[in-house]
Amino acid sequence: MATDRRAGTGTNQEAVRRHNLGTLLRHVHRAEQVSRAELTSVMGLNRSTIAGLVGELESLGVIERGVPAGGRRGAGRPSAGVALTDQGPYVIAVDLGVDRVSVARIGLGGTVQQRNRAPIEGVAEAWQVGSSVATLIRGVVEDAPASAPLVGIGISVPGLIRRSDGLVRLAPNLEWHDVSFGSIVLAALGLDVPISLANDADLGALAEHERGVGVGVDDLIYVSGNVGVGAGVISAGRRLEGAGGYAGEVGHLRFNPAGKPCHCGNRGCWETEVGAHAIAAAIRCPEDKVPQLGEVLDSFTEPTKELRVIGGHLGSGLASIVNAFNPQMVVLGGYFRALYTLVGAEVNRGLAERALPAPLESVTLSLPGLADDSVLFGAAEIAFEPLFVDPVAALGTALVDVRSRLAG
Amino acid sequence: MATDRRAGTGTNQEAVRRHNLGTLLRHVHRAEQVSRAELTSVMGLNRSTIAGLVGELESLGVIERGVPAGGRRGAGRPSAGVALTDQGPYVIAVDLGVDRVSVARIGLGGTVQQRNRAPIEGVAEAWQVGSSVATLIRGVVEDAPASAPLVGIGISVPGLIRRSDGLVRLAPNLEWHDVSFGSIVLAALGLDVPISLANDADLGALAEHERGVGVGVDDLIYVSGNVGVGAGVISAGRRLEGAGGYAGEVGHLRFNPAGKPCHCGNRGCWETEVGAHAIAAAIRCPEDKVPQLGEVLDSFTEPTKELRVIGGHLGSGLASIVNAFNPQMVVLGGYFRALYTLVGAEVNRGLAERALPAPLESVTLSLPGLADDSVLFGAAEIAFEPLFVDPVAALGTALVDVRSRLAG
DNA sequence: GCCTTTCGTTCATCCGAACAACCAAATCCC
DNA sequence: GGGATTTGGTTGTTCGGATGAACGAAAGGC
Repeated sequence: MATDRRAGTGTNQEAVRRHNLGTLLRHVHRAEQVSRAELTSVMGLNRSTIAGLVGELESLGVIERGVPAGGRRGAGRPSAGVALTDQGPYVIAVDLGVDRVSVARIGLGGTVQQRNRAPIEGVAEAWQVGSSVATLIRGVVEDAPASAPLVGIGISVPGLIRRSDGLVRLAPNLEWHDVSFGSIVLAALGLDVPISLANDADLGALAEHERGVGVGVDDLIYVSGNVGVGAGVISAGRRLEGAGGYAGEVGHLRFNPAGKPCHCGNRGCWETEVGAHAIAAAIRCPEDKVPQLGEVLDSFTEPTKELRVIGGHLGSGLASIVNAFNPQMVVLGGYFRALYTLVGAEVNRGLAERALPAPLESVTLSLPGLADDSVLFGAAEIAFEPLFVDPVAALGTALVDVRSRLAG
Repeated sequence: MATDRRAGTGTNQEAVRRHNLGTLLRHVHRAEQVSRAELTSVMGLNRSTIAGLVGELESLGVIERGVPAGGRRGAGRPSAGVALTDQGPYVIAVDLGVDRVSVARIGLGGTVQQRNRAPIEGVAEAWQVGSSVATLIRGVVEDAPASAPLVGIGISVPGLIRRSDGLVRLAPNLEWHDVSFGSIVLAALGLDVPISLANDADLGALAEHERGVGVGVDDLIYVSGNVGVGAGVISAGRRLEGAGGYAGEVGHLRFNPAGKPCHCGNRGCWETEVGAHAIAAAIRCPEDKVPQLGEVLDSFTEPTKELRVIGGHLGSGLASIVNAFNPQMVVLGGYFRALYTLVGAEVNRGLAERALPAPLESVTLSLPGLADDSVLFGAAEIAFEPLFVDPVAALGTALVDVRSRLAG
């Protein structure tokens, strides 16, 4: 079972049921459409046990019988499909970007049921952004079935989030310090639901691991190029968080001690070479378009000499990451996606030059499989998480008829 | 239960028993002397369940009733102690150092029952080292009780070890490439027992986490200064291995692109500034004493100017590690222990200058709690590991009467 | 159209954790 | 010092839930 941070605990029998129920639901969530036969083989449990678990989840209204999913071809009775219900649980995913905020209502299976977005004008106060987010949330729950339970809200923030309580320690672009953004959003909504915050790169990694290019890859790193540079690390299939939750801050790795000054107070951080401002300067992109650096880069058909150099720096810095974490896959998110499309050769070369042979041979660089929605899906995943740890408890505390509650 | 790499599995009832039996034994192993009452509270199981588990382990000959361990003071019947038996299972731990190899017979609880060491002369062939290790092993099992089962052999290697099969991909000091050292040792012994190999820094981290300064610290990094520089990472209480098992290779982090050439083919790796050869050059230590750099540094009473600079570099590099992994504790092993004792102030300053405030505030630098034996104890831990995953199975396959088998 | 294969369903079984009752061994307190 | 109290080991029972066998259902293969 999923030993969380607290290890050394014994397993009692309720925990077994919780765990099995949760992992079964997790499998359905991942595959969206599974057969019971697949579940028995994947989970290593008996047919009748699976039947019991499926029955319980059916009575909870989470799943229903699906079409006899044509997974296997051959003789034998086809296995009954397990499908997600329309009125099933959903979450609210919030992606706080640099210049815009995206909100989506996402159901089990990762289906976006409704989405909405709004720009963020310049540097905004937390309460302003919070009320904007609240408005967007009201929008996306409008058409939600009244009986469908809201499991929680997941918020991606481009900054350092304290693991213990979700406090935003630092969000450089937003100029936030120690902001309890979760409480702000809940206050603006007038609701009390489970709310989780996490770093954008961490969520990108999670989403790409769950439903992107990294499915089946248990050691992957999502390197996010936003205005800042950060990384989310999945190791052995779980998120690498670190003691405070700040793991993966690779933007300030020492890159060139004789380099440019960085806003962190040092000189020659990696970010000063491959950060958005550095790239913008190299391609003479006006400052106000920096938040849309990805699109700006997309408009290039040929890489410039400056971009090639930056590509090499990107690869060279990735080499440090590959050496340190030994991932099987590195997903290049944010504007790195566009950059890699342009100067992939230089990135690969920079990586190959500096990485050690052993970790190098098992790593591949990839583009995100979820395009620009990685982070949003990641936010949905952390919000769903309690449901997979204990479905019965999570559904018990979930909120029904959210629309009318929000109206009041 | 301890989900290994394979996630998504259901829990059946045998697994529950295995897990509970294993974690109970792990607790006894960690504490050496626990009361049953402590076990009930730590493991969250019922008194009678603990009694059943303890009974089973007693009948396996692993533990026995101990003195009524005086943990709690106050009213009430004192809880019976659970102690380890003399004839209980043991492992062989091997620490392959730069210039010497240490071998120990270690029992549950981490008690060194017998130990032995031999020098390694210059660059040695793997088979030579293998037969030397085999001889040392024969030595340390000499006085082992005939009925005590040998669970396995754990070997620490200063190099890159492939996780899947324990192949030594690269051991720079020994000049080994792709050496199946485990098979070599087993062949030299004429035995077939479970054998595990791992990187020395990884094992240092494990040992300091289990029984050193890092007890209770779930996110720690052991930075090992041997001839090369490497790190072992414990995150959320488990070893960070990476896809191939090479995670933590921080010696070749990019430190100063204009720096000295490194044996890895690049320029300015961190190792070129804080590696043994760099330090030896700075203090004019003769080349042949480099393997004993720790003792050489211990003989200093005052730090030289050169050492202060190196201390700063050490701290500066640690900052990258702290940013990337966000550990709660960094343990400075190998000659870094002596170096930190000399120039701790400079190390701290270098770290504080370059690390981000958030990860910095929760990290502390420490000296190893197990002195020079961290790695050796780590080797014991990985050898014991199967015993805590499934005690019954591990004892079933364990080897009894090893001495006479080795004689034949 | 029958055999084979695979799977859902049902029921009995079994394993092991939990619970309750009882007894044992210490401290506390008058 | 002796009962009250508190804590914990022991024992027998209960109960939850995974398992296994038996049977029927739904497909493909010939």
